[in-house]
Amino acid sequence: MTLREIAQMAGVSVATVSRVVNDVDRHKVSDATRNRILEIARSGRYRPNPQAVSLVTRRPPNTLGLVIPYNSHVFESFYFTEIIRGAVDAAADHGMSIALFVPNRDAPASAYHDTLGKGGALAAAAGVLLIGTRVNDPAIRQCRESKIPFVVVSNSVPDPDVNSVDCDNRSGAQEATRHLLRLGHTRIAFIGGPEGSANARDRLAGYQTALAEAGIFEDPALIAGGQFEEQRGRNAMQRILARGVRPTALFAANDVMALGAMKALKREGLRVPDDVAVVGFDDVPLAQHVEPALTTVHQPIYQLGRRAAEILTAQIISGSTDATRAMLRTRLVIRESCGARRGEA
Amino acid sequence: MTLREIAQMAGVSVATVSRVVNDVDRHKVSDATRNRILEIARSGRYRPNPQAVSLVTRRPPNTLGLVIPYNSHVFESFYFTEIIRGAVDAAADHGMSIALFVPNRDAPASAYHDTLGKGGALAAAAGVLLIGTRVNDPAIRQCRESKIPFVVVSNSVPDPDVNSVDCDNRSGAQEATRHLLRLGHTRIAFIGGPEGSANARDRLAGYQTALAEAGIFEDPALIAGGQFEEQRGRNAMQRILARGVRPTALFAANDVMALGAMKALKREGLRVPDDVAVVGFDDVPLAQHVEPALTTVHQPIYQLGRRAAEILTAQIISGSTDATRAMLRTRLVIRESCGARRGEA
DNA sequence: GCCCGCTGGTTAAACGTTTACCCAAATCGA
DNA sequence: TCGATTTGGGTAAACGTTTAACCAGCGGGC
Repeated sequence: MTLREIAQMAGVSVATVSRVVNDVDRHKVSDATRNRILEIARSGRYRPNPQAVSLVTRRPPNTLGLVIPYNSHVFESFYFTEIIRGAVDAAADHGMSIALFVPNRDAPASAYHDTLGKGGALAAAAGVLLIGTRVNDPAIRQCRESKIPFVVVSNSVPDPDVNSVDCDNRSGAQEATRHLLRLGHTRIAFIGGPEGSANARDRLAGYQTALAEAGIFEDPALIAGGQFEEQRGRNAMQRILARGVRPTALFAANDVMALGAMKALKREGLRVPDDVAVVGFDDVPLAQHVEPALTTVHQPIYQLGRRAAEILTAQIISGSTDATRAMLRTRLVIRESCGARRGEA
Repeated sequence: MTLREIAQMAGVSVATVSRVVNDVDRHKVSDATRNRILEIARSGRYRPNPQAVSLVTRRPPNTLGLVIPYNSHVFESFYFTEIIRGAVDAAADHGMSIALFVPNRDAPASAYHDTLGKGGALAAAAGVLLIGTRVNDPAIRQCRESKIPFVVVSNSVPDPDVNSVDCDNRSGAQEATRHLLRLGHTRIAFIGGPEGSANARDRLAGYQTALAEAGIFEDPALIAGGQFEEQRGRNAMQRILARGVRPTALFAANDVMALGAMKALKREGLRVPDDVAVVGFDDVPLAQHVEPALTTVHQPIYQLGRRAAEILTAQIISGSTDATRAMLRTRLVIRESCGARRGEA
């Protein structure tokens, strides 16, 4: 039902109807007319066409699109929630809201295109936050092509003229490894993330840098790849143990793999931290609940989301086109699994 | 930059420009003209106005609004993620996407109104899912007034003509309590949720029903209120223990309170399940990781989101107005904290 | 008798697109 | 040479609103 239809039924002009349904210029329409129109609108379940409204009022889209590949590890619940909370808060400061778009990465490229393109995030949003994408993700290319402002979160794209927000994964990993070195460990195993992940790459680099600093040669036998999943962490730990060189410490590129590795160690009869010290990365909520509590590198996830949305809104409002690249500091949270607590006591 | 501007600069009509930027009717424009237009559009960073496009193409809004009060307990991460996953999947089946709206419940009512009203979810969306609202939440009233199709998730609104999807909290709680009764317990404590929560009310009712069934009189000394938070669960347990009547079992209205209560028990030197058997509600991810693993009532959260979005899309597509009220079954997951495992062995 | 202001409207332009329909010039087949 | 077809466009209506500008009629003050 449209304004025009109501107008015809009520025998008035669309202008009058518009005034009534919007409740403006009250003095310009009599109570009788008003009630008649209201009644027709109600019984016809009139709802204004939002497109038409914002077309004429020139209200810019006040939506920020949040694009997350369906099976990104970001969908790990806590990460997801925190980042959204941050983005929502920052967006709210500018009267914007967040729309969620979840393309399925396994879907054909055309479907992917549709989610973002025609009628998707890119059309409806004033800007886009890309979360949990991989390097060379099609979404990134697509955003660039469409000229929409966007910011890539937690995926250090090399390109210097795209906005990005990321944790300093490298220095975080370096700090974690240094911590283990300081505790006297020299045979420190490393369980890494998937190939395509920039985070995984940087965390490996931090590990390597810290070893090099300490003058320790990297031992390939102590390194295994994972997939940021618990089961993979478990397998990786088993593989390392099977190689015969026993590590005295482990740094895992994320917490859930660290947890999996701890299970593998337990199964082999090795105690944490007595036989093997363990440090993770992320600081998932579970980390403080396990036994022993996991020492890990805390990521400021909320801030990540918040900062990303701030950069985006700033760019949208200013219309500027030059990129901001933010790097947030991580923080090493020392709990029990690294053995430092006991060492102090 | 608009089509008209491009047309002027290129010295052609808007129709031609439209054809070029949309890449339709290729044969109707020469390569020279096409390139000229494309170049102008690119350098001017032309982006089509989505409102105008969908106004003229009559594309209905393909967005479902997901409204969650900022500080709802739904923001507990796993709940949030699962429900969204379900909703996203169902929406995707109909080519729709999910937009997130997070009004701050503590904000003044006018701000709340804005989030949902003008320019908010209600304007942009074809329908709304209300998650984590309380009984009599202003959002519910507002949705009803605006005539937009909506479905209330996990909050059993009494009104029979609003769509709702919910877990059968009552029978879930009943089953949990029965389980403890079957294990021989008669002094079963209960830690409840907040006043305003329909879930909390139903879970209490289930507990009471099971007791009544077994011919056991409810002992007020064994009941304490909480707030669905760990700290509250801990306090509630302490209060109950301080009253002098020692329970042999506890049913908590949600998992995190159960976890808090377990900490309180541990502090008092009581063992779980040996001295006090514990059952929770929700099946949060942490439940299977704690020691002892928590027996709990599993909620099909993903299905909740999925079902809600299905109901909504069905109503949007059909244009029908009669309400669907779905009730999903819960499932008791028996782990270690109730002592049943050992009883069997 | 005239000007003024109020009440309760109407008219029409504008927002940025899409697309059905029209049209002139060039080319071509016979 | 002439009609038909192709090439490369242009014109204008339509989508559903909002809102500035205009207007008729009426009552009142002087």
